[in-house]
Amino acid sequence: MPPSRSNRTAPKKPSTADPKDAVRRQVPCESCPLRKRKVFRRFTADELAFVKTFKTGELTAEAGSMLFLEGASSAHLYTVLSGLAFRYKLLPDGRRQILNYCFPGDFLGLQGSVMEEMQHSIEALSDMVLCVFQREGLWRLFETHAGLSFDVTWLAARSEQILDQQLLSVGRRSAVERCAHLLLHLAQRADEVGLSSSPNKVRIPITQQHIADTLGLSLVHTNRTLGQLMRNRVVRWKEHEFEILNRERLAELAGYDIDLAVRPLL
Amino acid sequence: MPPSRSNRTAPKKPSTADPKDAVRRQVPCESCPLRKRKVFRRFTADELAFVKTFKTGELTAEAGSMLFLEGASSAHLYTVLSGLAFRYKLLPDGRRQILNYCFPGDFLGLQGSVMEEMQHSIEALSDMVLCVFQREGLWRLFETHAGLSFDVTWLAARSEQILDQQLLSVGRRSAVERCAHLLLHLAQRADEVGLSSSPNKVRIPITQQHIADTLGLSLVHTNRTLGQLMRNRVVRWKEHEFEILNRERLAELAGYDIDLAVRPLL
DNA sequence: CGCGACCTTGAGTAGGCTCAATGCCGGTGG
DNA sequence: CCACCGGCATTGAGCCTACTCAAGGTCGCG
Repeated sequence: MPPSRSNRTAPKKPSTADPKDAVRRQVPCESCPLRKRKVFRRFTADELAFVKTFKTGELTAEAGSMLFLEGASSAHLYTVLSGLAFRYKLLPDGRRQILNYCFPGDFLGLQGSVMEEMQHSIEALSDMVLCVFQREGLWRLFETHAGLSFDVTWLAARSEQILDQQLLSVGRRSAVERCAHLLLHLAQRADEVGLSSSPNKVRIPITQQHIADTLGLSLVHTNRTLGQLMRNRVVRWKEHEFEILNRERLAELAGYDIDLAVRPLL
Repeated sequence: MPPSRSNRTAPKKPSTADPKDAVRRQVPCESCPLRKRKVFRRFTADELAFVKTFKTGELTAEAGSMLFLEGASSAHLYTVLSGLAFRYKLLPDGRRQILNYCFPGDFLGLQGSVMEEMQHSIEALSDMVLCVFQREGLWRLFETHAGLSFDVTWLAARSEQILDQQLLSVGRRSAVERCAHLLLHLAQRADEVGLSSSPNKVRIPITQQHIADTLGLSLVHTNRTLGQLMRNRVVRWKEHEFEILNRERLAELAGYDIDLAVRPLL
């Protein structure tokens, strides 16, 4: 009865990344590699000092481990230092919808500060390193650092904006359009944070099942659709790395507004 | 070629609500009718005073007028005082995806403070009254009122959470499930802000085309699906007002987590 | 070598889409 | 007063996109 059930097997690693394992600071905030990227704004000395006190440690998460679990509550907030993850929701019968991907620089768990329990899960796609913050610190951040709290809001607004795009895709685009759009989106995000050697190459450890669950398609149909894109030499996909061979064509297929995409973020 | 084109005619009223027409305060913030509702937290005297200076006036918008236009930029932020609206995105060929509905108490236009241009449009469903704020005021708000800025973030996180649910629906639920879920969601939201005489009755001036564009379905199929729900006496729908006749059944159809739904907001 | 994780491909089905008409108001103008 | 029109809901018919079921195939690993 339910359409498009995600017929995937049980997660191989139900292991949960435990913040108690967090190591006490390894990358000092001053030399945070993320701060070099131009998508991020520069902190003032004061802000930097505060962030150092706000950060309680680092968490290393293995690929496949859970950062958040829907229905559970979490006392922590994270920032992605390195690695990738995805945020998703499940239906009781196992159908899965991936909501978005988490890249370095993303702020995770804000919703938990607002709801009792998490309304979504997050699973690491690769080994990750995360900065750990205490929820209570967030309130202190708002009280003492308007700039930073504005940033938090900025981040929230931006991720809402990405969700909007995703919803438009899933609701109104055809399978090819969705695939094309997703690939462009991922390429853009990866490029922003310097994850890709070239703006056209993206190394991201996802399976076609992930793509299917992102786009609201079945695994089989996703496979065929991607196959079509590959046969037409629009993209290439091998070993968890895909390459955009013909960006114009891909953008055309996606109905992607290029201008909109390359606007600087901050 | 494009599936599920929204074959609707051009909007009857391309008129844009112009903030220049905004009347200089009519409802004083002290007696804002919204503050009575228990979903909203109580302001301190200081916060109340600030909000009064932040608010620059009121805007009355006719049903059908545009509050925001995708691609345009706006110098204003709004809070819905009364009336309803919906937020949507269009594809170049006219397909439309409705992202969410805007209820009294909602904060509109935050994304514009973060992006250059709006990435979505908002259209009034009924005649509305909105409180108007200047964007610059927002920065001042963050600087001087941690509590209020936290609220803004709270609101943003909550609307992101609603988008998550919506994305799950559109991506992974069947047509009946989507309809059922949407109706429950609307009923809940309407009830929260006291829009409904009974928690089971919702007066909301939308057409089936709106529902279709919300759920990522075609108009015809939406009609049939709703028809099915009505034949089974699960809901009733007449004259822009629908009534939930059998909430248990509806929730069951939706796979809706009731517990999750009735949790108090603040 | 066997097993598990993933990708591919074929075949048949069905949920949802498009096209096209019809019916039902409520408003408007002759 | 009535004819007409526009906006909306409804229904029938036929089609097609995307789904399900079911095999393989490949590769890496214990």
